[in-house]
Amino acid sequence: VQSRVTIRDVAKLSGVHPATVSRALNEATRHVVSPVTAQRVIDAARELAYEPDLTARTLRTGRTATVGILIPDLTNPLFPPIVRGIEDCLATQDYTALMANTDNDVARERQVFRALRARQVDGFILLTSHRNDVTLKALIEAGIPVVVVNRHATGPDVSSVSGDDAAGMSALVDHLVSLGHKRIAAVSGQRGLSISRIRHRALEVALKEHGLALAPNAVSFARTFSEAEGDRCAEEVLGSKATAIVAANDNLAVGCLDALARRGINCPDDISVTGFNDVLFMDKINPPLTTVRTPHRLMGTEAGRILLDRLVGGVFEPQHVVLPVEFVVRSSTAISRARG
Amino acid sequence: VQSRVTIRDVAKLSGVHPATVSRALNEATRHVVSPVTAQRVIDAARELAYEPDLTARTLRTGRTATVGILIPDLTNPLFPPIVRGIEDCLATQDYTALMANTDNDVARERQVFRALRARQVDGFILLTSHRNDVTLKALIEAGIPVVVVNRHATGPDVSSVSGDDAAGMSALVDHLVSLGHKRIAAVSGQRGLSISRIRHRALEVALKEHGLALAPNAVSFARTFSEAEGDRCAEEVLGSKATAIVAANDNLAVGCLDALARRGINCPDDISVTGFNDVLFMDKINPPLTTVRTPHRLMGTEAGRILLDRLVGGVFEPQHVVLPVEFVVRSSTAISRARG
DNA sequence: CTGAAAGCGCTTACAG
DNA sequence: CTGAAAGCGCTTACAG
Repeated sequence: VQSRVTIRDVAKLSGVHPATVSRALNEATRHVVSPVTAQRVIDAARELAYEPDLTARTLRTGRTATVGILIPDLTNPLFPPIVRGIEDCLATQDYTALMANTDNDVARERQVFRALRARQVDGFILLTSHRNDVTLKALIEAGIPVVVVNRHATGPDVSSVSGDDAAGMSALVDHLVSLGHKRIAAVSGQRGLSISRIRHRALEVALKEHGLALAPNAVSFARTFSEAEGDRCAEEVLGSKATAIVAANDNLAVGCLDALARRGINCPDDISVTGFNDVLFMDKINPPLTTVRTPHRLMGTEAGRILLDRLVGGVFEPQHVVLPVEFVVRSSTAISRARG
Repeated sequence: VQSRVTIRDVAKLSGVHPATVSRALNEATRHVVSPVTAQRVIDAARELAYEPDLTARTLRTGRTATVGILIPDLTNPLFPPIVRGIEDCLATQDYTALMANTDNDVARERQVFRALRARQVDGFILLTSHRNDVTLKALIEAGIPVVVVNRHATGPDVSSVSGDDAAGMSALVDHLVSLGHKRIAAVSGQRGLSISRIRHRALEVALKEHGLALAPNAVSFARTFSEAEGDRCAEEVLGSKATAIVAANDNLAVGCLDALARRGINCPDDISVTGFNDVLFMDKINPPLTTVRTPHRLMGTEAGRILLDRLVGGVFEPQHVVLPVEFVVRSSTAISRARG
């Protein structure tokens, strides 16, 4: 029932060969056909409301004008703005995105990855971030263009977009130290994800600059980037007598706040808490969260731009973009009242 | 560079005709070929790591195993869980989703709609909700299966999934009235959207049951479902001396809270505020929002199920699902202290 | 500048 | 049960 009118119908109506219709309707080849013929074809196409069938074009050209996005979980508030940015960028060139959630689960990732590849997407944007990534490896081997977001790129065939986590973490630690905090705890991200390691290391480096370090009992690694895990990890770290908790992202920070509230520990008076990303509503929660704002949407548009550069712009060199972040002080941090 | 091994390679390796390969590899036709041949083909396919090219299959069969999702704006926290639900459901049948944002903008919607149709998606799920919807009309005319979410269905060719807004609004008004509120204001959704009208009417009906009505100066219609608009509308409605504001969704309610805070009006002591949807973090904001929880994710899986019923299950009757909602009392509502 | 032909990788009536 | 052929709707060398 779908597009019934084909290039042959247009050919018939305009009295030319289907090949000429194709050439006249395609911007890139239009100059090859005489202006009057081209106009006749265009008029006929409009009259018949002809819409080209991209799947047929794909079979011939090998290109779908569609890219695949692999994402851990769209309901994590970090991702929607990134995805939106990607799509805004793609839409400018009539490209389209096929998106799939992996839940950071290897089996599910394999399944959805196959589903996207079977549909011959022209390139991939990975918002997932396993440190040892079979999907990424498969993409590189197959020579399929790929840009990774929020993680370090590996190898010469991969482009990347990320925020300047080191700078953000450094600003955050400076702030905490300036408030008198010396015993700082970390609620870090799940092991095995690239972003977790990046931020954890950045924290250690930033502390070291002030002659500080993480006490062994002041570090806990979440199993997922969830509030529940933030809560659990906060409990683990509470024994360390830390006066501030640096969480690897906002979700974990929110979980930390839950744990503190339940125990009647006041934030920020008793313990300061910081997040990372500045996700939606972090300015509205109680207390408003001190965090590092990463430019989500821009990360998406940059990722889209880089992929399009490669796909339609013929830019073959991989690009690596590190976007500036903004440290934002709100009310979850305050002067240290060293706990007893 | 993409899938290089084709059905011909598998045919060559297994010593049969390509047609036989096709039949052996396709579950639905496998019974037609002899078990030993089938096994030989399957082994050969595995050995070559053959992956069928779905775009080629599409050209023959006219089906893409892909559906289009039209959404106003993915960064609106209402939508990610719905989209996630849709994709979870689709993935069970190896279907995939092509998603596009419209910003409720007619021109943009037309552009992305064409882009999705050109890719021959098998069906559509509309999360957009113009009351007079050319996209929906085009879909119906073309006989393309469509499911609408969060709006009433029009016509016999459309399936729908929505929350029971009437019940939710009724519970909410009962609650407000039981707290002694009599002068209730409405910050309603933008005109022209189906959901706005549904909720506004539901509010009027619920008030009427208590012998109450909206004062003319106690109603404001937002231009978008944004916090900024909630803020503006709250200001408009403040002159009415209402003791409670019923916002059409959580975003608008958050905007109302902003307006009250700026003016030093305490919520809930001076004015109660309610939202709708119970979007992410509404339990964490200050004050935690009394609202109606709609089952976002389930709405998505139901929409996906209905579409799949039609696409692979052969169910041609339209389905209309109204999902139960849950009224959740938090701290943005309290006993009325009639203002002077 | 235009036409005729071939072919992208599948699936599916049609024979045998 | 299997093969040979046709064709889905395009694009693009190849002639003329």
